[in-house]
Amino acid sequence: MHTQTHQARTKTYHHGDLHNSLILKGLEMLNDRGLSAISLREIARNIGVGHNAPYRHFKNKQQLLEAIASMGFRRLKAYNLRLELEYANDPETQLFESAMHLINMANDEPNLFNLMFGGNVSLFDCGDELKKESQASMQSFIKILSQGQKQDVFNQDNLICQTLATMSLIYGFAMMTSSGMLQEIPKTPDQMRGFTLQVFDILLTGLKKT
Amino acid sequence: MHTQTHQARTKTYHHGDLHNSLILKGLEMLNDRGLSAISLREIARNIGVGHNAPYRHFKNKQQLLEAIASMGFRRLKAYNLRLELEYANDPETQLFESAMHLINMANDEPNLFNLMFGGNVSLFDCGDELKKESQASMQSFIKILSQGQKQDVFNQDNLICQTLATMSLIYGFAMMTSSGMLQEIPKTPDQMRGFTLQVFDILLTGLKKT
DNA sequence: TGTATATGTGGACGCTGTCCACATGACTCA
DNA sequence: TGAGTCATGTGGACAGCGTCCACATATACA
Repeated sequence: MHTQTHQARTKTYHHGDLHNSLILKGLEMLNDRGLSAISLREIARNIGVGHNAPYRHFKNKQQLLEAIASMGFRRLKAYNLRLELEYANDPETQLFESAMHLINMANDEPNLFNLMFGGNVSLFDCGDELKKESQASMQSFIKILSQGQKQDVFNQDNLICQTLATMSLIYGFAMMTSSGMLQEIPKTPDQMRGFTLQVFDILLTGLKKT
Repeated sequence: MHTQTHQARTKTYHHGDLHNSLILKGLEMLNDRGLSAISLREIARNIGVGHNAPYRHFKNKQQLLEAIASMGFRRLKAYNLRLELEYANDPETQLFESAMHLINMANDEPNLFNLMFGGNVSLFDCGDELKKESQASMQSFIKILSQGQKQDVFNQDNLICQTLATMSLIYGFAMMTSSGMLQEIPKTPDQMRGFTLQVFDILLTGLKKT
């Protein structure tokens, strides 16, 4: 069901692609039931494999969660890469669409978003894979803002500070709209987009005026 | 140890202030070991009470976590109230010091911060107490910004959008500095303050220029 | 072809959250 | 003061969990 390679195989003693199946089924169950409701054993059960099989692919439960989070970061990176090509000379649009995508993700897959950014996997004490992927996020923002500075779309203030302000606002806004901290936020995608645009405008003013 | 009332009591069958002791010991252990490492039973054990006693005060583990988060929000509110008095006619300073306080909290007590904002307690599906406290946060920002508009310190744009932009930036920055997503961030309080000031300036520009 | 290695299995252990029946002590009111 | 009620404590039980171990099976490579 999850991957073609898996489905194509006949039922054998060996699963064939358990590593990826665990990540995908884990993500599916994470989105459905939330972090506190999923267990390694149930994921294994849902895949149809013994409760110890996952330990051949992940040292422990935490490492599977890290792998799921890594996949989330990789998805973000892939989307940002598309934006980079689609709006090659328009850093402002790149920034906004990237923000919009993160906000949509926070609202469509809040449990994945919280896993990635809510401290449930430590970005300090985690495997190299997740470390690399999470820090690549920042690089992509630096890249966009740097391009914006070169094109004089943004002012020439400290690049790192601009990056931090931008990411902070985007991640914070995503968190707030998905966390339930706000009562009055409109819920249709169009309204959300309009709202985000207004909030984003305040940041842009700060990035532009010198 | 936790409260005077508790310490003053002689050892009896009844504890005397178990409700508050659970919250305080729970917070202490949360800060020490992290969310995933604490259990109701161990908290009870540390207090010196049977493993079922907590159920007389909280319906389940989740409700104790909610109570701990509520206390976190109440602390923020108390601090903001002090700022409101100390800098009565200076909304800009109120805003910055409030931000600085949240950032310090995110770095000093990251596990509490993550409990409050990381989706580990749902702000949708939680008790009235936590709902009230979490939404009061937003009210205090609205208040500051509204005052700023009246005093012409900030421009007259949509108040809610200004509030959202402000809170998003602050919460997002707090999250980023405490999560390990950043590698290069200076760690001493002074450096952190200087850094925050620069990032904050970008927001302020957006709030001021019309 | 035979054997090392990767990947699967089931059993065991201690811990957990939660339910239950029961014990104890504090408070109320005759 | 004394009886009874209610809030608050106790220990036992249970299923589910993460993880460790020894063992089984399939694959890859000599």
